[in-house]
Amino acid sequence: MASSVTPPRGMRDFLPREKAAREHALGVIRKSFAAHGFDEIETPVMEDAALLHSGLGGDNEKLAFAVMKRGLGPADAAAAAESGDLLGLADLGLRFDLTVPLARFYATHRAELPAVFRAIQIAPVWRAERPQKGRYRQFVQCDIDIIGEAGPLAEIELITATAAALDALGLTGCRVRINDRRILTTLLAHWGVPAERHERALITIDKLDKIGVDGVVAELAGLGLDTDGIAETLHAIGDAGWDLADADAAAPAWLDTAAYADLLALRAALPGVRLDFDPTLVRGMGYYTGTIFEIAHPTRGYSLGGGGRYDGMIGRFLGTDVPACGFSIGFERIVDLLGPDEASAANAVVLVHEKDADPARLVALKAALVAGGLRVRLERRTKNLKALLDRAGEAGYSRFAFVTAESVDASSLDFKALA
RNA sequence: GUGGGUAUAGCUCAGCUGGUAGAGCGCCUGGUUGUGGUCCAGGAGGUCGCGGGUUCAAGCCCCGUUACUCACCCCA
Repeated sequence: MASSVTPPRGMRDFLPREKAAREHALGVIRKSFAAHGFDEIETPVMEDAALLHSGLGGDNEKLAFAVMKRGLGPADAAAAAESGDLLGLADLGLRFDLTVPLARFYATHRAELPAVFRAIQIAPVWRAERPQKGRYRQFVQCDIDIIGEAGPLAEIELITATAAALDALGLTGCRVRINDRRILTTLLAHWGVPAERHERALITIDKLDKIGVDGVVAELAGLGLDTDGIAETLHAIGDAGWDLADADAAAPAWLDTAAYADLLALRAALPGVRLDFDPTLVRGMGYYTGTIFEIAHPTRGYSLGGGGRYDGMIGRFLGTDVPACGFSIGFERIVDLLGPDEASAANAVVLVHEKDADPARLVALKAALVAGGLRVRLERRTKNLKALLDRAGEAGYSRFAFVTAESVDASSLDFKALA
């Protein structure tokens, strides 16, 4: 039945089994990131509305949940309606990503941080979107960022740590698609796309794998662009991958060879990662300045994570530019791909007892088993024992025993496996 | 922001051409079984999402509305 007692749209409750699986996965990711030299930090779930709407968040800014000022009255509402400035009623908002808060955090605490700062952030963010499969209005992101490293070491460390985390989770089949903003900019300039049209044209190019070459050309033509030769370039791009510029052959005219050389160097430094060069990979966030990357999985139409270099953002707070690069894992999207966690069930047992069993005796038995290192659940016997045992098995318990009159101490319990 | 689907018991769902609300699972009771996970019988539990309309009669048809869900846009 559609109940009125559901969580807010796009936000979820987690049952014990789901919560356990999530915490297990978070622990694996956290440990993996930390092993690669990153330090975890935490920032508030809210930031000043002015910060969230300062232009750093790209289109996500429009999706921010605003928090109304406290103590507003009808006069304030009327004034806002009059002026049309509804955002003026809010002074705070829920963060829509972890990158903008990190930039603020770095500006606040720079003096206390190392010259090259490697940050872990694992936390929920909120976006007022329309929910669908793999998309929620509250979701957890697992971000690592390196601030203060201008060279490719940042990209290499980030991709290595992220790949290691996915590997530790047992997630197979992931590929990292990679590109560079400079390659996209050069490509558009080669086509004669005016700078003010770049953003719109990039959104179209990003759809290449969905709508095909003809679809992209048609959309670009719809933008009033001259599409001569674009189809040929797109076809060439679609076939080439890393073979675009062999040592012998001349590089295509549209290719930013310096940026491409940097990507080749990254590839050489990451032999253990499936790295795919895709010159049409875009990513929407306008703040990226160099390398951009995304995690792709064969069974999912959306990315499992993404990131890139955003050298300009910190400077917006500090006045002096500080290079930065980050990689974000979409936790909700990977936790769906993981199997159940069996490891914790081994030492978990259930004691089934009759309705009239003596509580003091039950608790004494339980305490003895807990002292022995077991995880112990007491269950009153129901009419349908099978259903009870099935549920216990699903809840992560591996063995059970009946408490009888003869169960004088823990050693007299006869444990059986839960099928 | 745009478009589709769905809404009936705690859960999963059936309900024909409009004619007195159903099943399975779960739960409770009695028995059966007896180192116990079986089986039998009975029982509780529903404002058919909500509001209008058509009709002698609406779970079913029409209009509206809300929620959920899938897809697009965009994103993790």
